[in-house]
Amino acid sequence: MAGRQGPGGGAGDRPGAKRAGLDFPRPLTTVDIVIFTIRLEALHVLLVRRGHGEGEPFPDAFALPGGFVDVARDADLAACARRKLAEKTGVVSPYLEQLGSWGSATRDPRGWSATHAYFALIPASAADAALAADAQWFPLQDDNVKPKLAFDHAEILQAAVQRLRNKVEYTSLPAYLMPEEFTLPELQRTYEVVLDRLLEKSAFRTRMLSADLIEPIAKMRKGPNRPAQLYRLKKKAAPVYFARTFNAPE
Amino acid sequence: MAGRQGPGGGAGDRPGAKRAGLDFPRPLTTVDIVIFTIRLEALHVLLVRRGHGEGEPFPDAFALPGGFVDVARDADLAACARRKLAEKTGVVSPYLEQLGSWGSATRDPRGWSATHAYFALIPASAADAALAADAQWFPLQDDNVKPKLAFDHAEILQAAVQRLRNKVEYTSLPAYLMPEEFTLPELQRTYEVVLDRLLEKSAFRTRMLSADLIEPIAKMRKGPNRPAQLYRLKKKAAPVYFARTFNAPE
DNA sequence: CGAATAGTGTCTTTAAGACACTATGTT
DNA sequence: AACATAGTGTCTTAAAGACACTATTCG
Repeated sequence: MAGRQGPGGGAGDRPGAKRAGLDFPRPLTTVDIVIFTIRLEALHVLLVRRGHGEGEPFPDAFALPGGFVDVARDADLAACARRKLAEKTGVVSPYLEQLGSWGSATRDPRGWSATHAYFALIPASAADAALAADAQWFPLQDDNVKPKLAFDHAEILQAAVQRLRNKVEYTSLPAYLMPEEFTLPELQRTYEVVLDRLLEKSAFRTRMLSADLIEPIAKMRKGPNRPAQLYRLKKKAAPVYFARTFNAPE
Repeated sequence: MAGRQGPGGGAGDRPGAKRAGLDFPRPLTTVDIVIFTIRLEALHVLLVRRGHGEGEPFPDAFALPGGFVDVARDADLAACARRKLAEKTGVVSPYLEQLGSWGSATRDPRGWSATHAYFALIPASAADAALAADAQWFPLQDDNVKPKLAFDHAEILQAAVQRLRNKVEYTSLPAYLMPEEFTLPELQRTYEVVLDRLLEKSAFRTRMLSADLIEPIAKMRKGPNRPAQLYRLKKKAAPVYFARTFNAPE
């Protein structure tokens, strides 16, 4: 049987009707990004207001930043995601991870469409530096966001939040939400904001310091009380995976 | 600015040149599945030999089962994956999980293409029952397989193996590789085959039995020695996530 | 009985949880 | 000095690792 033929030429049906051609309808292909940051002690996500030109679905609704893959400009999916991220935030090298893909006949009224969803973590310091005019940060409340989202973006957002919360239990991902220099209590606070749960100081410090992740710098954070040691991410800052989760959620 | 326009209508370029139309080139959209099973104490993956009609890329090479999304038949991506899985193996309700997507200008010589990859676990008992004529099981050796694979399928396969190995450290996924009835030593053996590492019997048993995953049945596995208690997956057999990995790989 | 595998128990180890305690700055 | 937060130490706890020991079947 022929291998990768078009629809209708698949296994079992119309044997012998080999068509190597590509003259069958193709789904729309988009990339969407869930961009997280921490502002005002709360997890925020970036949304974009949609236009209202003719034929635009979900006019004026909020949506995740994203759009069609441009086969002329985008070498691959990750490049497309990075391009869209940079267009909206100016950030060029954030933590970027593929989240999954969503595709169906009905999610876009214009026809069968599939989106490749990514999620990105950017530090608060970069979150407002070069924000696009149509983009806006929204705080997350109970895994959701106030405005009703276009397409199936509420579902995608929910998956992103779940993935983030889940990974924060056993990885160093929150480090990518921090500014260049930060203290351990500040990092712990970020963990706590994402997890919406307090963590044990001593266990947290032991875990972070024994991971090959951060290094102290010759500077302290001054405040009204005892100053705190400042740290920065090590150069080779690959995310660290710990062997256990934090609290075994009983 | 307009929201989800076609390529060229994105942020920043050609302002005012709004085009709500969809008259721009679309990538090819495919779904591929990495199907795992255990045979002869080794992890195997299902491959399909490609055809050699005109215009067929990678003629006669082996590839992951998959193919184009059929916008007329497939309601969504998961349905497309299930269809292709059933076509090749006859299995209708396996463990099926989205793996990720791979898309670029160069992975398919016919043009910009994106594939949505899934991975499935099926029991050995189902692995040969209704195998398609062009499909064949190959053992995994060092995260790879003997034949050179078409497209970027070697990369996808590698990602699938990594994901499986990783998840086996802290989940009950191998249970989906077992036949309906199995003993604890058999389940442990499956874990060991996937991880390519021996596990401690007592820790393994404690973990499995304290999870709400399997239940004993009123039957024993008879053999040349002491018989072993047979178990089956509980009805609500959602995968279990453990709070720790097995051996902390030092 | 001995061989072989199933299954249990006991002690150690690791890393987290609880929480007290010390350290160091500001006002 | 009072206070607030940074940072450490000590004891407990949960679950895994090591490994010996018992249990049950067959030949």
